[in-house]
Amino acid sequence: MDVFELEEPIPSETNRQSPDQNVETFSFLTPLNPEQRMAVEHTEGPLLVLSGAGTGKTRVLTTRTAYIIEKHLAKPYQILAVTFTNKAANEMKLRLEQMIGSAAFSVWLGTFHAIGVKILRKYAEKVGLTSDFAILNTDDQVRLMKNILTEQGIDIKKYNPETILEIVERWKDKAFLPQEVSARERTTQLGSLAYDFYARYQSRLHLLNAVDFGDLLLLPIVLFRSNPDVLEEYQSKFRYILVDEYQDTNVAQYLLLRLLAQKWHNICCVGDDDQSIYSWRGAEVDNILSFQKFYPDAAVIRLEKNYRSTAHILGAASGLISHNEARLGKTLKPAHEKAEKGYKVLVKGFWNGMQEAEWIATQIESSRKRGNSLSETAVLVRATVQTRLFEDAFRKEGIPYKIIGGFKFYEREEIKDAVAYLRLILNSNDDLAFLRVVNKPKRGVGTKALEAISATAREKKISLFDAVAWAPLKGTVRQTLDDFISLIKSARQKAETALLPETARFVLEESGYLRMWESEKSPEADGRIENIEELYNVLHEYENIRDFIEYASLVTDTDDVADEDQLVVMTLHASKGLEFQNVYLAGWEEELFPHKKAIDEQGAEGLEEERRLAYVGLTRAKDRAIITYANNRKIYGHWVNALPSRFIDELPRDHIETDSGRKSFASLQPAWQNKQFYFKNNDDETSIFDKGQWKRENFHKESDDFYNPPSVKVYQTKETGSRLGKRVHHEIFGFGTVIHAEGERLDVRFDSGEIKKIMARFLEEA
DNA sequence: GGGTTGCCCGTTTTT
DNA sequence: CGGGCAACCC
Repeated sequence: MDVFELEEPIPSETNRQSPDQNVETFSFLTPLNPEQRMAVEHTEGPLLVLSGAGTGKTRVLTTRTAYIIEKHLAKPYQILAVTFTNKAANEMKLRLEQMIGSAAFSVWLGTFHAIGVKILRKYAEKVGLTSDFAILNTDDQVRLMKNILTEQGIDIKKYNPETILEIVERWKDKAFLPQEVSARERTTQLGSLAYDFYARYQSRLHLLNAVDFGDLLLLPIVLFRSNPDVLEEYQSKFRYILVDEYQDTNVAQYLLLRLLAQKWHNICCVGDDDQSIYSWRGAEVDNILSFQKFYPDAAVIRLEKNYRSTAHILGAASGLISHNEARLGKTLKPAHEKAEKGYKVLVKGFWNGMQEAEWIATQIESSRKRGNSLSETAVLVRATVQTRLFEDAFRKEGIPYKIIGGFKFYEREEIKDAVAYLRLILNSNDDLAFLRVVNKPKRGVGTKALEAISATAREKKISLFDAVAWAPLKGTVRQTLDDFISLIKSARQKAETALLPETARFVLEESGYLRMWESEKSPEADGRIENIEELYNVLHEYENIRDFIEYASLVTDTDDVADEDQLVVMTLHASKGLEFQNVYLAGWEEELFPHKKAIDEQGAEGLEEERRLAYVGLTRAKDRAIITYANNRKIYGHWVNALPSRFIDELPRDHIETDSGRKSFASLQPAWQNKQFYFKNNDDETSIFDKGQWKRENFHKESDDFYNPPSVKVYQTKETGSRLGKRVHHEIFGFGTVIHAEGERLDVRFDSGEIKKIMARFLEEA
């Protein structure tokens, strides 16, 4: 896949139109509504397009690009269009091609990172790199940081390398160079450690002629700041800049854009503050909230006409998101005023997570039996752990499903290994690739041999690969390493003439790498070999290793192959940008959603982001949204009692229906605050909190953590007699009265007239 | 150098 | 409960 065009094309003569052509004749403008059209035609000066879910933002972006080109405001290569994901970039390119043909391929269209790479490859030496610098993946980054920490005698058990790396990455997101990290950020022990190692990590990257993802944004900024002539080149070039998903940009991206837009000021950012769900990886909602402050002459256009969902779904989503404080404000309106309101959002509770999953599975199965396609439906969860329950339920029900996310093709061990072989063939200096494969398959190269090699490499200032020849090695290790080196060299020679898949096949077979998996008996081994075969297929599309590596470094998903009729299960985060006829939103429980950690660590802001996540989830649905929650959930092997999410309470009553006889969920909230709820701490024992007896703080202090319930003896079971005559509520049977109590076993006469024996833990006080 | 055990930790994830 | 990983042992 090409990320974007490298060449500036010869201006096409065939596409010429007279500059004074009446814009009304652009046929691609006709399907636009007035606001969308305004966003397209307002080409000059900074523009913020607040584009709610399902309001046609991609259409606006592509049409705007086409409009600028067709109106001859700029050549295609004078337009910069940036997205976050390759998927979005590809989609945009495809749509643009449909509108204006091959001129689409001359637009600078790609992800932020891809644009960064392109600029850096050209001016690498100005930031101390050579143009064949390597791009580290997450794995490499962690390994590198781990190495540096260990070298400096840091106990990586005490200081998790990933945590340190995360801090460093957040600094990079803010475009802080090591020396720019403020003293305030360094006050904590972890902060000062991260500060120390940020500098070390950078210099090690430099030594390796490598960059990480953060550098792809950070280094262009450095480049531009220290080379005004280079900046001027790009500033002059990009007459129009378009940015997708602006709410997800971080400070570095904001700065980069600001630098690039300084000359022409034609920057159009499209985004939705209500869909900002990535603050935890550095996204700065403030970029969009303060757009008008940063660009005082900015125009703002709101797209509020939603073409996706029913009025009830939009009503529910709007009502929910209105509980957020930090927003620019915008209300989604159904595009078709007279259209039916559709179904209300269904809210349904279950005893436990298993039942929840099973109910959803049977619903989906019966819908499928009615002839509906599975791909019309999605199950969205907050956390990936939840997917487990659905896997079981769908397998039981015989529903073909696909879990999106999680295991990514390029993150699989065998693919990373194969790619490392290719990296090493491409570039002997890629020490990380060398380390990855030098002893894979096992060649008897142990720590001692490696130490000898790296000592030689340091001394001679050469790569590990080249150091092998000089290192003091003897016996079999000498022999196998020499063989390894010559294998890579002959693969390199082969690569000059052979097709890419052949080269790959050659090196993986000759090295014994494939045989390593073939001889392994584990159940995954077959799959690994299949994955490598799949990699050969991908390789067919590339002319040389360099192109492929560039692609593989910046791309992580090959998920788009789901042509079969499959049900998809994914996290709410992964669902952004997608739409489905029916959407099941599972696990709407306090502590899971909103997630406890989000609130604990980010407070009110964390809660608002969780709410935005809920909003994203709801607005994925075109026809039906079904929200479910479980009263008991097994977390880390323990049964934990859960309350319906406060987000359920926040849904406007007019737009939801419940089937449990419960009119309002609001009654649960005081219970939550007073800790008057049932807490099940293991499979057999139930404790009851008396009203007011346990404050939330106490609860957490005693239990230390929601996930590690308090020991049994801390909470005495309440005297059973007092339960007699109590009004209770049961998720399935509704309201009733306790008529007999025997320990935890209660007889309840439900309002329907039925009398049932129910365990106390399945009831709540009404 | 390789296999086993025991301990820790547990949200979201793109490039 | 279960995955990952480092320490430990052969």
